[in-house]
Amino acid sequence: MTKKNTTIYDISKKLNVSVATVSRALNNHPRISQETKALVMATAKEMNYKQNNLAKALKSGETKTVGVIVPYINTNFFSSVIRGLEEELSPHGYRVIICQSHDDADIEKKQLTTLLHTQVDCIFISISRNTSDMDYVKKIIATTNTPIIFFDRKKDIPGISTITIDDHRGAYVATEHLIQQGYKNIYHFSGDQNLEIYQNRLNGYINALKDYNLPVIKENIINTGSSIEEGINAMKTVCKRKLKPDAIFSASDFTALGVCKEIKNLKLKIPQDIGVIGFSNEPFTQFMELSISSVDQTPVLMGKISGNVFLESIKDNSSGISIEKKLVLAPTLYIRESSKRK
Amino acid sequence: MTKKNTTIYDISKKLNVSVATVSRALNNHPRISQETKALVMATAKEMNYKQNNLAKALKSGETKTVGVIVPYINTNFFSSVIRGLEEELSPHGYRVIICQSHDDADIEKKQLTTLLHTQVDCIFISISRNTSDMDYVKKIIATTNTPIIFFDRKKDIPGISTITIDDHRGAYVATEHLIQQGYKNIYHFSGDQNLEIYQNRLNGYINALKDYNLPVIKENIINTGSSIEEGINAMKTVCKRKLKPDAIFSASDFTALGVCKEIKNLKLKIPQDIGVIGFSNEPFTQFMELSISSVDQTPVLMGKISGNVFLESIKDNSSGISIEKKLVLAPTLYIRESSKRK
DNA sequence: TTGTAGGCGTTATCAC
DNA sequence: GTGATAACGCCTACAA
Repeated sequence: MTKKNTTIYDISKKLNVSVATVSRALNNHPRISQETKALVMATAKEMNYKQNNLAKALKSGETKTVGVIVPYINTNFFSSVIRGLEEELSPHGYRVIICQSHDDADIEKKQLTTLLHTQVDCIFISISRNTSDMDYVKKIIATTNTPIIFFDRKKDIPGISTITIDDHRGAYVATEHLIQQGYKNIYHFSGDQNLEIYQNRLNGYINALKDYNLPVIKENIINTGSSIEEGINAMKTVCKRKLKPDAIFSASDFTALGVCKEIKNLKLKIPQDIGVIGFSNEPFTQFMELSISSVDQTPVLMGKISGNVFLESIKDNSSGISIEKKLVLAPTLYIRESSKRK
Repeated sequence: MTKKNTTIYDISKKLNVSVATVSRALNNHPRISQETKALVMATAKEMNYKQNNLAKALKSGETKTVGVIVPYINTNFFSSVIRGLEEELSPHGYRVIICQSHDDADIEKKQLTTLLHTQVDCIFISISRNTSDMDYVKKIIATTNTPIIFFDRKKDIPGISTITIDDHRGAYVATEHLIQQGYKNIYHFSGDQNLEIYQNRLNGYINALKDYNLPVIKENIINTGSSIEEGINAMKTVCKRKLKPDAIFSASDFTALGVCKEIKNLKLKIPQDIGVIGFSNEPFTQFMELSISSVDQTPVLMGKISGNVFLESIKDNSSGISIEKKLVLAPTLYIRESSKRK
């Protein structure tokens, strides 16, 4: 019952030519007569021939397949990056394998090994929260030819290209905007400080305050995660203080949403009493009746650029050595109702 | 500068045994002595041996890779299905390749061909809006061994398993809920009727009205797409009529969101004046200050079940013939503020 | 312009 | 329990 695929041998037999001729005709080799080429093409189609990429890959060492590892695929940010990646690479004949690390370094490592086994031509990773030991990544760089590219959540490692957004700048302009709207006591709800992106957002916040001669107060920096609940809880806590915040810059849209919910719960007004701005430009931020200001990370573009870095590296690689690139994209501030007081 | 991977030949040379022995040892073959097995294993590790899946796949005909084609990956529904798929298949050693059809039948067909070339072990598809000609799919079924599985957006084709939710039931309970809340003049904003899912939602709406002895009025069924704008525009149109709707059942959450925005714009009250319920349970529906009722499609579960159908088919396939399955999942109604009048 | 033959790394079928 | 060898489907020197 098993249906066998037709191979170039089948075609060569039928046409009484050698497999080499068939292969060459199929690959549009220059030194082959037009008629044989046409004939081979025709019979290939007729016999429903499909090239076996496996065999080709085994021979050439190139699978025309890349892998991407993200914490979870069903988030707006990561699925958008992957969309961009697929759209950049697909026209060049590359397939994209997706893996999820579940934000766990061990699983991430396992997925990485699997992708290596699969002989992918490149691996794109946005590292998990608890990834710290990069030794095995360095080992891969040292012992294999498989390039690794980090996007968004990165670590700096020699030989690895990275594509990120300027989180520092995004946080800076967000904070600056709040300052310009007249907010004085701006709190920051930061994300996991094990990740560079959240470190940078914190620093952007701090530097904006400094540049505008506002005091940087340690107690005003609350280390939250990125959930709605944490936003609610953090807001509950800080509103009990004598010196309440009059604005919140959250490193996460979800936390910002929690903040908004709690403000409403406390019968305070946004943006009059308290201004709010988030980060990521999640779809819901603009859908809300009271829309939430946010910083867009241009994820689709990030995916496309990531793919492009890989494609370029192949071109350049004629020299055998490819130089790592460190690309930083510009974030876009979206000012909405939650922070527009003037 | 190119680093070569170590092969079983390298190991066999170093150990002065045959490649067959090495292969067997590595695969834990029963008839091989414990010492050689241990020895091979040790040197394999020492030499940093990595099995070449390509060669294995070429030999066995199994790539341990599946493909999935969706319109766009960066939507909550599709990325969630893919999440489920990956989580079901990954533990069994399968990789997942993702492709986007951009809701276009031609691109979809091309992606399908590419996946076939890649020799994937199974292809999961949620078809595009304008897919109608299924001849090439039937041809693939007839001429290849690659199973195709439809999820959510399907067509009925012999030999193809499908995993869907009971859209009819989802629409029925949504409409029923509106009726029970006392709404009398319930409109339906339907989706693209080329897709079965939207046909079923329409029919569920109709049958609920019938069962409750409410008139089914043709003019109350508006054929919209699935965007916010279309929701706004459709709402503008119908509110100019003499017999205005007092509730909207929308086949899409985005259209429902547009409806809500326009109702607010018209200074009407939700749910007092007009009740609203959507479909898909998009994250934003529960985040809104005025949360929107919706029907959940359990996308992650749908992905897991889809993967499981494939895995089961492999097991069963010892007989050589695999029977198609038609699985229908139960949707869940989430009643929120936009429709709770009593 | 076309044909022959070897090899990519594994596994499986024979032998011994 | 182990070894030699063919085969998976393709590409590509090298010959002719």
